[in-house]
Amino acid sequence: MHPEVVESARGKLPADQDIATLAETFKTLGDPTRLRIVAALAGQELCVCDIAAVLGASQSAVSHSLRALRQLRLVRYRKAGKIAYYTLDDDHISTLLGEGLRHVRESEASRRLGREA
Amino acid sequence: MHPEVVESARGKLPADQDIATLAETFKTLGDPTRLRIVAALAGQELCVCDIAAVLGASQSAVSHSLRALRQLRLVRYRKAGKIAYYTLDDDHISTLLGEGLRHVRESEASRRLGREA
DNA sequence: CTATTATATGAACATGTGCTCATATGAGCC
DNA sequence: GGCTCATATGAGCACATGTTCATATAATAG
Repeated sequence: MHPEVVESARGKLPADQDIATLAETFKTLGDPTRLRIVAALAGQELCVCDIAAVLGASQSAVSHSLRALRQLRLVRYRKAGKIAYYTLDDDHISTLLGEGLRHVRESEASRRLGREA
Repeated sequence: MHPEVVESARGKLPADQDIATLAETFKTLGDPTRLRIVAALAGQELCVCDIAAVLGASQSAVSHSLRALRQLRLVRYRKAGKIAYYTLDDDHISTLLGEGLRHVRESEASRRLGREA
C-alpha cells in the first residue's frame, strides 16, 4: 500500500533478538503476582517470606515467580545466611513500573471522561 | 519475618485494579508480534496492511493483535475511507518501549561482561 | 548427629494464548 | 445493484503458563 513507508518502518525496527528479549521481559511483568512483587520491591529490599506475606501468596508461588524475574534480570538478590534478600535489578525497572502506572491511570481517567473503549 | 517492613510494603502497593490493568498491559506488550507492531508505530502512523508488510505477518494476525492493543489503549486509529491508520495512543507507550529496550541492552551488556545469569 | 527454618525446584493439571482459516462488514468503484 | 479492496471477527487447535503439592537443598540451632 505505501512501499516507502513500509521500507522505512522496517529499517527502524529493533533487532529480532532485542524484540524477543523485551517481549519476554514484558510478558514476565504481565502477571499480577510478579508485578506485585516488583511493586513491593520498589523502594526496599525484601526476603522471600516477607514478599509472600505482603502478597498473601504461597512461598512456592513466590519462589517460582522470583525465578522468572531473575532470569529476565528484573530482580537480583543477596544471600545472608539462609535468607535471600531481593531487590529490583536496576533503575529501568521502577521507571517501567511508574510509567506503566501513569499510562493505566490516564487511560482510566479518559475512560471516565467518555472516550470510547 | 519482618512484620514492620511487611506492613509498610503492603501499604505502598498500588490498588488491585491498577495492578490488574497494568499486568494486562504488560502482558499485551509481551508478545513479539504486538511488540513489533508497537515498535513500528513509534514515530509514524501506519495502516493495517502496511503493518502486515513491515512484520511479514498475515492480515488476520495483525488485526487480532491490533484489537488487543486497542483494548488496552496502547494504540488508537483513525479511519480514512476503508483504510485504518494506527498510531501509539500516548507518549507513555514509546517511553515504555524505549526504557524497556535500554534495560534489555544493558542486561545483555552485563551478561557479556560475565555477571552470572 | 538430627531438627528446623528459608528457599528452590520438578511434576502435573487446568486454564489461557496466538495463530490460521473461513467469513463478515463496510467503503469505493463500475 | 454487484465487485473488489481493507479490515474485523469467530471458531478451533496446538502450545504455553501459573498454580499447587511434594520434595530437595542448604544453613543454623540444639
